[in-house]
Amino acid sequence: MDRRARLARRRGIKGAAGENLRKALDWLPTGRKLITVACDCDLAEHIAGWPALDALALREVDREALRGFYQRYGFRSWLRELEDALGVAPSEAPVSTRSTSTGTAAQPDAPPPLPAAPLAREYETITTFERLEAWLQVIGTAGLVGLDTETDSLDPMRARIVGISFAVEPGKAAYVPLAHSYGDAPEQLPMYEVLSRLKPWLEDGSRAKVGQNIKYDLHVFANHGLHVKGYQHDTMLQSYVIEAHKSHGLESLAERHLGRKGLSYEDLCGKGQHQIPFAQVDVARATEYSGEDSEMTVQVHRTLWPQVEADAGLKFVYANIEMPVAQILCRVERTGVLIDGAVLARQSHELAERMVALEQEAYSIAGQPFNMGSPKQIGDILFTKLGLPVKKKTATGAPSTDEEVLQELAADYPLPARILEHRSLAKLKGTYTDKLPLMVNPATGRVHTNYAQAVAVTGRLSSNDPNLQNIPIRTPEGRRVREAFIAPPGHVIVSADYSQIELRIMAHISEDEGLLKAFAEGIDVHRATASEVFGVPVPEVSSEQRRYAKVINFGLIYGMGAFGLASNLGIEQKAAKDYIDKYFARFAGVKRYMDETRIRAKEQGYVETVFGRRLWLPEINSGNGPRRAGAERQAINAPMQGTAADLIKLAMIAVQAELDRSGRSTRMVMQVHDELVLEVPEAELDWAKQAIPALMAGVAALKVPLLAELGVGRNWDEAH
DNA sequence: TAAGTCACG
DNA sequence: ACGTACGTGACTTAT
Repeated sequence: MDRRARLARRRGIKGAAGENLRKALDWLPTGRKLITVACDCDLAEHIAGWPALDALALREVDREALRGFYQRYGFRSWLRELEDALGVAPSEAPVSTRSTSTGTAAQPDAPPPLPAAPLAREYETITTFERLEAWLQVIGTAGLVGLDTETDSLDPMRARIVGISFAVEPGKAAYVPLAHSYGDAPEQLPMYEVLSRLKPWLEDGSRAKVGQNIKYDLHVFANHGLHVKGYQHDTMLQSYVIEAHKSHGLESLAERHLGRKGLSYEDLCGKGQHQIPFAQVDVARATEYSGEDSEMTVQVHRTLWPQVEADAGLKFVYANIEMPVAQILCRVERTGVLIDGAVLARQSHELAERMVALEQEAYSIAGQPFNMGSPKQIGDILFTKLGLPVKKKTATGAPSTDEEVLQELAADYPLPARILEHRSLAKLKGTYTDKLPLMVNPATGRVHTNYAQAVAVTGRLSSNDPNLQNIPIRTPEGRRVREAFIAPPGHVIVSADYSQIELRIMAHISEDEGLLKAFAEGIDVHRATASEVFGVPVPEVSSEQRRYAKVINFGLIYGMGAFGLASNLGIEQKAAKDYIDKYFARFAGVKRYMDETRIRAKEQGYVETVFGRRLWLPEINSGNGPRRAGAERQAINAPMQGTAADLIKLAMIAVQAELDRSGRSTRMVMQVHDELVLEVPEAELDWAKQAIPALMAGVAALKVPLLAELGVGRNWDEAH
């Protein structure tokens, strides 16, 4: 599945069944209805009366009713498919409105829906140098230009330009097709010549540009040797700081903020198996699509930027954090990281041998072969054939075979331990040692992850294709994967991470005396916690007590209750409650912070980080108990996780600025939430050891000192 | 495409 | 009676 579809699925836009249907309603733009069909399932009965939902609920699959529904809402391809299956004549082309205005009250935080006024459109296809020069005049003198690229790949490092569009005012745009290739594609201007003429404008930092997801376009232009400057705005990042919990694709933004439903990428290229490359899209249609994209980007900017600008906190986060970070991330991604494929291949081989041995043992214990990768088959063997006790069930009611369950069963039976070990080896092999080498870019010989800057609602980055933020470390075998993350000859890997960043932030926000004191004096915070909770002097805290205190501290950051703490420590809920009560008695400031945060969240509907990043919590006043409780936990956690995210982004900006200022060859290669990984020439190592932790600690003056610790090695494992 | 599982901070 | 500790991404199996 491609990234687009995965992200859409995660946001609950597609496959609107059950839980996802509810999510989809949460994401729904103001004044819109969700159209859905539910057939032959319990869902059908439930959804019929939901507000903001126009639903066709069928107990049995009634294909004629379905056909009418598809016709009414213009689900063209499904309609065609259904009519094929029914063997009836295709119906007339339907009106293509997929959503209707309902006139329901707007959410308090959303602007009123705008009337979708018919827009006079003038999108020009540029195929002559005369017209190109005319447009160069226009964009060279405009205040702010919307800029968008069309490409042949979703992989930012491999994407090549197919066309470029510009927009400066509503309704007007130009598209320069450059690499459309299909049967009778029109003659297009030569790529190199066009890019050469655009280069002075593109690379002029004083010519203001706005884009949607500028990091992608920065990559695309860089792939053609162009280093674009002057991106002053990114509508995706504007949306992200205004309402991080909503979707930030241009289509969603245009619909939510402009009341416009433009051509979608799928309209042009289809999807799944039938998808065609953009280069095969008809130039006239591509002009409509791309012109609309750059034009809508300008329009969305005109709506969102005033909202960002009006709030000092949001403006700071946007202008001083997200916009600079976008450019830095582009550089980090282009740098990539060096992977030793031979090391991973060797590990894969070892893992495979151990897995085979485990399989043999497991088959003989079970008395038959079975697929150890299938939770279902494991369940059949364990619980049906061997009659082991079911410890817990999954969400769907099947007996669970997760780690916790197998761990428990392993005390009394031989098979679960084999399954557990096999699973952990299969994970290492399948996700890391086999896959990472395949992700090496042949052109650079390195692995280039993609950092998603507008996905995590708390302000964190996420990493994908491949995910370099979840490389194993907690077990010795897993950790070995990190031996393959190496530096080129003459360089070393340096890892610098913030120490106890979230607890320090908790101390800062809560102003709890005890916590502030512990950090000020540089005492191990888990020992300090244990000392208070167990009532023993700091030096006499046992390792067991410290371990408990550590779990309590983590739990607090997550908004945990007695149940969670008890199950985590394997103790009685009553005992867990005693610990929590004791903690709150000793750290009254933390207790006050938690209570006040819940109250503030309920009053204003959102919580904020120290720097003003905002997380909206639509369910904080929900009548649904568990949902509300979940939102309360988010309210507790988000300011800490989010402030930590702000701090490390500020650190990336500070580090990169210093690298540029002093002309170093050191390069940032990864970010892992509280850790920066750099590739450092040996000649710069002394400098890095001193400068990097100082820069990281110096990005903010909180009520506790920030501390960054640094490690050095030939590979990422040694650098820890 | 959904579910289950597990890797990280 | 309900669920129960935050935030992510990727892989495999089964439908």
